[in-house]
Amino acid sequence: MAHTLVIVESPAKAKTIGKFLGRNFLIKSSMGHVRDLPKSQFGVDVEHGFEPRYITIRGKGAIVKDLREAAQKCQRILLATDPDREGEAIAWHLSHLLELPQGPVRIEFNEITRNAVQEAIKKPREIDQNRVDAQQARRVLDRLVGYRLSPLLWRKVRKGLSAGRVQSVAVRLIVDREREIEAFEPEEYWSLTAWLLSGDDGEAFPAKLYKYAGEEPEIKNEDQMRAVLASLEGAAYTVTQIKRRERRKNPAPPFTTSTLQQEASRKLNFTARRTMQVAQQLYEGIDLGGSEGPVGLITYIRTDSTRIAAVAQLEARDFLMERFGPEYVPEGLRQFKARSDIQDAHEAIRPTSIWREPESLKNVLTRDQFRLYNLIWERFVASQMQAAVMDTTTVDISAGPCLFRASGSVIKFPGYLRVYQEGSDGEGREQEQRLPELSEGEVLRLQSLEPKQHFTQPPPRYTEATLVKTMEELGIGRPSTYAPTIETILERGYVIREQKQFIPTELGRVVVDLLKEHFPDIIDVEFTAHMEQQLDEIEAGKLPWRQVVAEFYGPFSRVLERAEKEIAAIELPEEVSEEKCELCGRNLVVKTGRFGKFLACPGFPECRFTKPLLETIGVTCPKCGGEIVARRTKKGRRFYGCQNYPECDYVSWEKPAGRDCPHCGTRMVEKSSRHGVRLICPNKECAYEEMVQEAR
DNA sequence: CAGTGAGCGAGCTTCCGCTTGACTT
Repeated sequence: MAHTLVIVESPAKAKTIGKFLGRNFLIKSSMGHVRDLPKSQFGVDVEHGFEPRYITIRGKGAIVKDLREAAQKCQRILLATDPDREGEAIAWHLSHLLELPQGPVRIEFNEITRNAVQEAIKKPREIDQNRVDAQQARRVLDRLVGYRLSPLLWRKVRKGLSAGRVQSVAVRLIVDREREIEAFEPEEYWSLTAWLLSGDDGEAFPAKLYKYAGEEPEIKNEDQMRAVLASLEGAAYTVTQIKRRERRKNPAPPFTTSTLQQEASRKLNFTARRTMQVAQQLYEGIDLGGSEGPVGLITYIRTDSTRIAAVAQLEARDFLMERFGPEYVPEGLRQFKARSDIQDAHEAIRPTSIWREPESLKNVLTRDQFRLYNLIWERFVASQMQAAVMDTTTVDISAGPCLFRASGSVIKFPGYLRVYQEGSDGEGREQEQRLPELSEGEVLRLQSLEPKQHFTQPPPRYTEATLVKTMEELGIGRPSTYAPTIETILERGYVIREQKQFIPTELGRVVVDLLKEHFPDIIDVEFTAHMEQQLDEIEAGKLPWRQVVAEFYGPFSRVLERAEKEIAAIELPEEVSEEKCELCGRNLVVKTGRFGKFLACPGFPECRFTKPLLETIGVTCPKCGGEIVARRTKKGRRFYGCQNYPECDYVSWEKPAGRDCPHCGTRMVEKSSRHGVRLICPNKECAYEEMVQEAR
């Protein structure tokens, strides 16, 4: 029988550690937090030192029971939850639930390697109460803010709304950006490109107007451009200066959660949620057909660190040496500079073995899994490779009062670029641009002058990628919350997503304005940063957590009271649809009822006409050829029916596909499972099905 | 599985952060 129980947070981690520790150890997982403030009550006694009331999280009872039973059977218990603030708190809650005596029960390791785990086991320590208290302060503060502000919004704006330290700032970013865009006034400007030739043959190369009469050219309109063109009449284009230099370009660091979500959005068009779902599959393990069962292909996926375990770096060097040769291996181990404000509980996201090349897994991975694994693998490999070296040339060409500049860039040594190039948010990407051999004093032949009109562009709307990036930079939210936060602000109707961009709704604007007016501190991007400073003080034992919370709550509750009195209930404008009332001809408006949105006549109660709000899915009905629309049951469950109901009664729980079963002719439906999306024939006797995702 | 919005008024909504799974209707 095992004599030491080790508790970690994730079952996949438990499995890996089990391999390192042998028979005397029993490894169990807590599946994250097991105790928390109650969801349906306030749970904080503000009258008595903000005493939190913790209960076992709904659904986690069986886990707690299992851990208790395991604890009974073992002589020693080690709490190996993650080495960060939340992990310390989980350990503390576990020690209470398992009624552990005070003592050295806590161990930490921040990489899952044999050596790190075995070393950690030798050095147990007591639970760090200061760190636990910092977590309690964070937790209670978030509860106070969320559960006081949200009800205010129910009363003043609309029931069911929410506000919080993280989500409200995210909405604010999107609203502020939209207003910048609306206020933006485009300004006209012109550019001039000369296409030039050296010698008799070869292709023309472009040179941009760089200076005019020694100054930065400012060409605001067509007239000014004409004047510039006139000044070039009959001018000779002479090469005045050639500068060559070598530029080194280093690879991007391996992925964190945030950068993985950004890059998967840019390169694979994945949402943050989809990225995390697929990454979770890769982390939990894929059955590769070997005898050992599922194999975890990547390290832990919720991390803010770019740190890499030394063993993995050494393995990467071996790999690079063999696959690419010594010139692709940097001299020393590559270190990426880390931000100071990260928690660094886990390594960066990397393949668990660099030798498992994506191509070799094509047949066992789904298309999504393959593409994401490929991205992670390439990014990691590149991160350990030698820098790329570019030869850049800058050529100045004078013509009349104008100075043109051409630049060329040639890859001298590709280095990491052989494997991976980072995506960008803009449209243009740096490309290799060649220039012909030129010499100073050479006179070039002008092929053409290309004047072009431009307008300054407003700042771009946020996408998932840029929003996650910004939130991370501001320290708002954590790796485990970026994707859920995005879903929350969409669900509440504060923003919508169009193409890949976030656009605030009227509701989003109203709520942000209300919060800005009365709670400017909380909705400020600095709020979290300030909170983190306070938490650091608590962690250092310099401040008691209750005092930190009290200093926030005093002013906050006074502002709450005033806001409750001062704010009048806000009328949100009705959304007017294009559709007309069939009884009186007025434009129908969108109403929200018990079962969600529907269209109603604005003449209520004189005219009581209503009709369902139809959401088409671009598929026609197999019975009558009408449009299929998505609807909801009384219980809120989504289903699909024909727009011609009740004349046509076609209906389906699953989303109908655009074609029929090749065997029995019944309309196929889409069904998604963990392995991807399948088309299924709903006719039970037929049961034909096919994978919609391309194989691999 | 095809409802609906006033009024009445009970009972409900809501935060952030840690982790995975699921009544195949």
